[in-house]
Amino acid sequence: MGTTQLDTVQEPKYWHLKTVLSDALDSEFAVGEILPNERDLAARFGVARATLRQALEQLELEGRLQRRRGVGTTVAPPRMGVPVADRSGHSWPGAPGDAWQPVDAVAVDGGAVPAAVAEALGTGAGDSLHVVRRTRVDHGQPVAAELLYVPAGSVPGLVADATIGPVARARAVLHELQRLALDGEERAVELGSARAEDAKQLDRLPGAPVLVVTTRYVTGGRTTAVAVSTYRADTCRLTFGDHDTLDVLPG
Amino acid sequence: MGTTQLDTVQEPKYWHLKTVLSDALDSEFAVGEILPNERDLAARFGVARATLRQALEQLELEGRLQRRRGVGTTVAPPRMGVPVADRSGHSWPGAPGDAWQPVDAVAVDGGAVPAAVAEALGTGAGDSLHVVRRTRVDHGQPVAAELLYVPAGSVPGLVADATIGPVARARAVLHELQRLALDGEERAVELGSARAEDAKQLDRLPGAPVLVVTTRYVTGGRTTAVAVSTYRADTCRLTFGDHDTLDVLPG
DNA sequence: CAGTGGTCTAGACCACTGC
DNA sequence: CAGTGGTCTAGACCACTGG
Repeated sequence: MGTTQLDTVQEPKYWHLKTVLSDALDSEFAVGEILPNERDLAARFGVARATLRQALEQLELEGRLQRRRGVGTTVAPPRMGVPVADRSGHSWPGAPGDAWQPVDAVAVDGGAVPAAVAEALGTGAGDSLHVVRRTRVDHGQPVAAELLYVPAGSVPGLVADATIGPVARARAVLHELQRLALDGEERAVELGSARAEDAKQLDRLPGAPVLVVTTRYVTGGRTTAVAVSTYRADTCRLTFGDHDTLDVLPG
Repeated sequence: MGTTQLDTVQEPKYWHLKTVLSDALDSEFAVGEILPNERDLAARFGVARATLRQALEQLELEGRLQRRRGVGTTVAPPRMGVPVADRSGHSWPGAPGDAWQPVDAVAVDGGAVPAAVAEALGTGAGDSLHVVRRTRVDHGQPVAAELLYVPAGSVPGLVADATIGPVARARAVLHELQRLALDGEERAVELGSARAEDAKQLDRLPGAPVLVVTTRYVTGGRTTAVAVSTYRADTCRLTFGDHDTLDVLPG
């Protein structure tokens, strides 16, 4: 008869391991509980530590685990729903009630902004822009960092007061935006990896997966401002709409 | 004087490598061009292959590279903008002009659907649901796979004809949906990893990063259907709004 | 068939956390 | 300080693609 085994598919070890661990998380561990360390887990499953880590990486990507250097691996709570836009969705950043906190603002030259932002705004080298940094904290932990690009021409009423602090400057730019009409917002979501600067704000390591939301604010057919917001992909579920009730992940 | 070097941060090798490669991609390679193989690249940069691969993984995650087993690593084109919802956004799946192709449909028991879907729909074991599989192809390549869950109670007019084929059954379910009123849609976007089944449809390996879009279709305050769509995270930029012009990634 | 990327190993050292 | 996860190495073998 020869070999009766049907090894047709040849599942990778780390993939099978991930499944086993995932089931174990569901049945044998509580949220926040700390797992055995990687060396012990690898030994227990009879695999190399690198293979075990490949499985853990997957589970962390799916938001099931949280790993912290020097501490350990813990079971993550379900992802939090983070409202990005409600259907009405017509309000400037900094409008009353938005979830963001201004950090600071600096004036930069048009040549120093990402190419795609410059293209959207129609700016180039020689133009002056305000860059407002903002941060977002939900349920007590930082979930997103943002860079808001506002061409100086979009906020002509802004007084150039060099004596005020960086936070006040950020507030001033946001305040000026509210005076403008807003015809609409246009968003795009894509996967990215955290830059060193963002990573620090988000309390993650550089390169951590993030959801990058790019928002174009449109007035009279022209783009008045562009926001690039990076959300922690491991802990956030971005919601579009009014409600906030639905968590699904079939992986 | 001792050590004058300011190694304050200690950048990981793979991170630095990623930066170098990213710059090289911008300046020295054209879209579609094939890179040297991993062993050569690793040798050229004086690192182990595993380290080189860690850098390549990052770049693939950011949509800069495309790797295919047995073929090689190529420079990826910019991510394509994939419209997920326009602002009007009030139409059932299967409405004329939508980008999806029905694959098949099966009837399942309420106990066999993901817990989160069951919760949203208010179904449980014993209830009957239609599950419609759909696929989405943009610019000539598959970008997304979808499972659409429709409680049998939502489409009472559906004739139970066992003689028709699976594709026709999918079309029939979609056709019945159009007869219902639709008050609104509610979406959530999160990061996931491709299940084996999805991976095959998307022409990727299992575990590949995907953007999971969960859509609740609401009629009269009740959820009439739930769609779980998984988009290739490496090649797609999900757009919300009417236009489709803006690509940004600051990583 | 040769060449590619994908998986896996066993071991080492480093950076960070908390006691 | 001991213990954790993060990085890195050198090598092996496998699965897949294309000529």
